[in-house]
This record gives sequence, structure tokens and C-alpha cells, in this order.
Amino acid sequence: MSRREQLLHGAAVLFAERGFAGVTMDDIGAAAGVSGPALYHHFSSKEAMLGEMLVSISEHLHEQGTAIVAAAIDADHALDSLIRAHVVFAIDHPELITVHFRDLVQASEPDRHQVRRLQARYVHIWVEVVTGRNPGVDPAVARASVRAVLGLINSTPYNMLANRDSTEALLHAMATAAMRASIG
Amino acid sequence: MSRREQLLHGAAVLFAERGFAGVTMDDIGAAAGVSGPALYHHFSSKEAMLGEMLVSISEHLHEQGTAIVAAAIDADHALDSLIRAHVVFAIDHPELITVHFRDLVQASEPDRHQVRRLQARYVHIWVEVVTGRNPGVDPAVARASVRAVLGLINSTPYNMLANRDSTEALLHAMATAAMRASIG
DNA sequence: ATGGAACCTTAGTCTGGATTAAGGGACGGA
DNA sequence: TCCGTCCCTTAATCCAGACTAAGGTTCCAT
Repeated sequence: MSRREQLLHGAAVLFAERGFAGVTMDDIGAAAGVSGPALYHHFSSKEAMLGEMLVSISEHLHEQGTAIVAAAIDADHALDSLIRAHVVFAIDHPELITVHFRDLVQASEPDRHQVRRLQARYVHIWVEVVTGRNPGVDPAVARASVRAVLGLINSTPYNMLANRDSTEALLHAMATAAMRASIG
Repeated sequence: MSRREQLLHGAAVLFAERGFAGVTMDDIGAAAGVSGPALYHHFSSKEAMLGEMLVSISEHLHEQGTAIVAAAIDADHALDSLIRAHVVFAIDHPELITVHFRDLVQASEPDRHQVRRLQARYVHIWVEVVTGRNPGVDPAVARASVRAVLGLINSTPYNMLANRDSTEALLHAMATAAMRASIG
């Protein structure tokens, strides 16, 4: 893990805990064992750190989604894999999920737009799979359903059972059922 | 609607749009047609405005939940009403839902604790209903399921269909299905 | 018609915290 | 050994924005 990535990870944990506005550059530095101003040798600003963090999360999810759909046998399997992968990501990176939907509003305009574009594409990947499985559905309903399912999965950060596998199983089952209820 | 409530409502809309940290007292005042400092005749601080907003939302949901359970014929009806009422609240007050789960971290310690206590009680109301319906379930699983369902419903703010009633129906159906999947 | 309550204004004050300045040690390559 | 490149430090600077001061106006009840 490069120095940048180490710093970004420390910052993500702090942002998730106290929110972007509740964390100072000195705090982020201290978490990595350096002074606040030292961060400017790696990032141009606090806002830039947030932007890079959010964009990389969105890119990761988008790429992962693309790969899953490309590799899937059929729409049924694709949907199942999308759900599973998103659940695993949420369980493994609760701090990123938290920052992603809470602090997006604090990012710079350009970063915010890029993140929204990537998010929209990610949702679109899901929607295509859903409409592929069931050609009759209204695309608007499909999109709303997908967002609702993502909302369910993203509730994970403060919602984990003692056992990691049972958390995964529970969320997977609930997400699948919710999806079927709206789409069939 | 009292002056306080008017001001609080305007502030809620702004907070939802740009986040607590992205809104100045001058902004809040301007939205109500007055200067920033004028707000100090109604609230002791910006933080106090947020606190009052969050506490009143939490109290409302908690009271509403209590009333629903008291009035319900059985656990099945209670759960159905809880879901419906939460969906309606989320559709009618998207700005409050947004602020509630995004800006809680910015509230003062005492306010944050009070809100968390009320939230916990609200979730507990749901959990009691769920375990009443199905005595076999692990309470931890019930709690996780309830939080997941609330996450699904709370995704509403940026997720509405053109038609209000179909949004309500969709979320109700998905929430019900998700709940049944985990509890039975 | 007058005291005071309710509300609001403009003109500061003051501080936290992002950012910039200026420079030092470590270390690998020539 | 000497240079250049990293990476970091402490000591400012600087400004947005929360909050305070010091009055005004309106309007109602007595």
C-alpha cells in the first residue's frame, strides 16, 4: 500500500467516525503519525483527499459491476452476483460506504459530478440486468427498486451481526427478496 | 406554524441540500427573509437548531410507532402499519430523513445521545413486533433486519417515482418482502 | 399614549482550522 | 563526498463564518 493509500485509508476511517467537517488536517496527520501540513506533500487540499476517496470508491464499484455482468451466465446469476459483491464490499469497507453516502455533498463540484456519473452508471448496470431478466418492467420502477436495494445493503455499517457470514447471508436474502417483490 | 417551526423547516431544507456544514446562518436567515443574526432571537446557536430538528424527528417517529402498536389488532397488522407509516413519513419529509441520517454526527454530544436513544427505542418497537409475530427469531437478527428495512425505506429522498402512490406501494412491497425473507 | 414584548438590523469581534513559508534531515546514486 | 529528491517540521498567515453589541420599529394591552 503506497503512502497515499495509507493516508487516504486513515482519513476515511476518521471521516466515517466524525464526518468530513468534524475532522481537521491535524487529526488526519496525527492518525498517520505526521503533522497536518505534511499532508500537502501528497494531496493538494483536504477537499482533494475527499474527492479522490469518493471517486475511487465509485470507480471500484462500477468496474466490479461491469466485470460481474460480463462474466455471468445469465441475468439471474448476474443479479445474484451483483447483490453478493455489493454486500461483501459493504461489510469489508463500512467506512467507505459511510463516507460515500454522507460526505458526497462536501466534495468539490467536479468531484461530485464525477461521482454521481459513476453512481448513475453503476445503477444502470443493475437496471439493465433487471430489465433483461424481466423485459416488462418500467425502467423507472427498476431504477427505484435498485436504489432501494442498495439502500438496504448500505445500511450495513452500523448493522453487523457478531458473525460476518451470517450478516452476509441475511443481507443477501433480504436484498434478493426485496428485488423479487418489485420485479418478480 | 410558529416562527420557530418556519425557521426550522427552512433550515432543514437547506441542510438536506448542502449539508449542515455547507450552510451558513446567513443562508438560513436569507431563506426566511431575515438576516443571519436574527436567528439568535429564536435559537441559541446553529448547533441548537440542528439538535432541535433531529430530536423532534426522532420523537415524532417514536411516538408514532408507540401509537401504532397500541392501536393494532395483532403483530401482523402492527408490522404492516409501522412499515406504511415510515414510508409515508419518508415520502412526505425527505429533507428530514436526509438530515437525520447524514448530519447526526454534527450534533452536540447531548443531542446526539438523545437522538440515538430515541432511535434505539424506535427500532426496539419494531423488534418487539417482529419477535411477537415469530417468537423463534434471534433478537439480534431481528434488530439487524429492522435496520436494513429502515435503510431501504430511507433511501426514498432521492428515489421517488413520478407518482407518489406508486412510490409508496413499491417501498411498502419491498420492505414487507425483505422483512418476511429474514423473519418468515 | 405609553410601556414593553417581539423581532429585526447593521457593524463589529474572534477563533478554528485550512493553507503557505521556510528550512532540515535521510538516503540513494555518481 | 556531494547532489538531488523525498518527506517532514514548526511558525506564521488569513479568512470564513459563528456569534455579540447596540440599538431601531411595530404593535398591542393597559
